[in-house]
Amino acid sequence: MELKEREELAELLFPNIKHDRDYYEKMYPERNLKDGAMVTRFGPSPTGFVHMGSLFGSFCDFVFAKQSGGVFFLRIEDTDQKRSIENGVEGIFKDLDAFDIKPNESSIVGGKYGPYIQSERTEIYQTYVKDLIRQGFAYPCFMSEEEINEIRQEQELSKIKIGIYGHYAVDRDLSLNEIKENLDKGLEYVIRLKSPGNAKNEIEVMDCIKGKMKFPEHDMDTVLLKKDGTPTYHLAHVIDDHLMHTTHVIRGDEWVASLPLHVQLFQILGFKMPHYAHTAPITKKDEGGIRKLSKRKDPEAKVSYYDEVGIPIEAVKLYLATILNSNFEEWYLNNQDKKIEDFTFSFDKMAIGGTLFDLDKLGNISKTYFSRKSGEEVFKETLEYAKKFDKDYARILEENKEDMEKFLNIEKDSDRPRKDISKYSDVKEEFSYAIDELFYKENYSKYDGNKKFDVSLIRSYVQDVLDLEVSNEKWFDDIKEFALKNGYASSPKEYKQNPNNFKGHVGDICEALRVMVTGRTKSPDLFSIVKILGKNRVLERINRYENFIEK
RNA sequence: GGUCUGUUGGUGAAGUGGCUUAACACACCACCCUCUCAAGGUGGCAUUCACGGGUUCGAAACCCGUACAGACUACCA
Repeated sequence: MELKEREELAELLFPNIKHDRDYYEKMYPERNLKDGAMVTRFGPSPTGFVHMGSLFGSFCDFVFAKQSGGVFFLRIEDTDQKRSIENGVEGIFKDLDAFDIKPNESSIVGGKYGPYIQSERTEIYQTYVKDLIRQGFAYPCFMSEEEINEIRQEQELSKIKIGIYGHYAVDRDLSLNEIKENLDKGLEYVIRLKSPGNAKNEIEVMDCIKGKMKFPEHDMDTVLLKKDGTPTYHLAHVIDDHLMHTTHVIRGDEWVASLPLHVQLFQILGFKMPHYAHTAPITKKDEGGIRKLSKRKDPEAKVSYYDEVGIPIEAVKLYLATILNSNFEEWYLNNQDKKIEDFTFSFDKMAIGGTLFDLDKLGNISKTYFSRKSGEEVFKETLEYAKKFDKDYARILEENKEDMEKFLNIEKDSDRPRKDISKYSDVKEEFSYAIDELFYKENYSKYDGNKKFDVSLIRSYVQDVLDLEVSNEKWFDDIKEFALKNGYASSPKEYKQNPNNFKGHVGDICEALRVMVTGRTKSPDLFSIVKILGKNRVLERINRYENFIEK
């Protein structure tokens, strides 16, 4: 087709497109940023929530833009109606916000390079496609779905590359008259790329994470505009990231296969290429083997899961940081007082293969997080959690604030704080003995009851010996003395040496008291617990224990 | 089938040709400390880096082949 005909065709196909490329090029000038500043973007579909993989991606975008003094923007990629749900955009902003990932530009906060919603950019895409038609790099294709399916089947059978290319691209050389006839018949069409590539040529693409990659040149007539005039991801990506001046395209590595296409589009359109960084998927081990974390099968893939289960957001962020850069973990271990933002992340410390999502490790990070918080802080955060997911417990917490904070502070002042809580919901379970209401309800159900303890012995200890005002050492000396007086060894060692001389050892007395007071054989420091409860409540619990074993 | 990319303990990984007797962290096991638990301490957990060949004085690292795994192969993103 001659240039003149192509111009006629362009006009025929896009009569409503009045602007030309220059109009948009001027509208979105180069960003004025310092050297090395990265412009990154996150482009979710409005599916209503963010899943772990996207959270990881947006976390990268955010971190790299921030530490380089650049810009991170959020672009809603809603070119496929099927993927959109009502209020889907709000859900995404909500999830990101919870993780403190705040875009500098977006459809909500605005920005000079908008609109930040692809469905509002149709004219822009069509302007560039119109130009491509004029240049002979794109054409309308009238093939039906059935025709394309037949071609695919044929290609599958003969085991060759699947797609519309070479002689399979039957409409690529239609004459202007043939196109007009089809249009007159009212046939539906898409706009395809008229790929100038040859698969025999090799191209090389540099990736910030994966390094040099070689591919055969792209030679397929990929769809650019769908029959409803809406762009495919490929076209939208190239045009948007050019116009919005993205410097680093950070995205999942499911995209590397279409890199040759994107490179070609950048070349044809005369745009400068951005840097690419393709991140490894987050995977999960399944009976079938290792696979990508799936939002349908795996609850932990949903970002909201952590909120519901009660794992602090900060812990999830720390975990994300440890899988983002392999050297983060060690750095953080040596710089516990620093924040995630103080660490300098780099592309070359990112994993190339997939990363198995490790809930155990997350749990450990979370435990450490809790152990470093004061009782007051843990109380506050747990209360917030309970208000959302366990209203009744929230009420109980508020009624017992003073006591609870004391319990949560047990053994906090040492440099080896306890690590027994990994999520907010653990607090209710772990500290049920801290609150009379819960403890009475529980009524020793947590104790297996194999051993029956001597109630009168423990009662006499509490009444006659226990002094809540003394130091921990004195308390323990007293209990040892009490043990000896009553025929128990003052240490397990002593008992082991002469088991026949004693009824047991101090540990047994402590165990008895512990079971009566907490309803379990394991607990934090006993004296601390007894001190907070006070003598009366301790005696009350001893009575309850007595009733319990008599039944 | 094709195109890419990987493969270092149970897991995440460090490693860029001699400093590797393979770091570190999680998990697990044992012991120590100890009134229980948690924490902490000590040690164990890859005689070897998927396999086979090559290059080299020297290879987990470089090259080739094989196997396996993953991603993509849409008018989805």
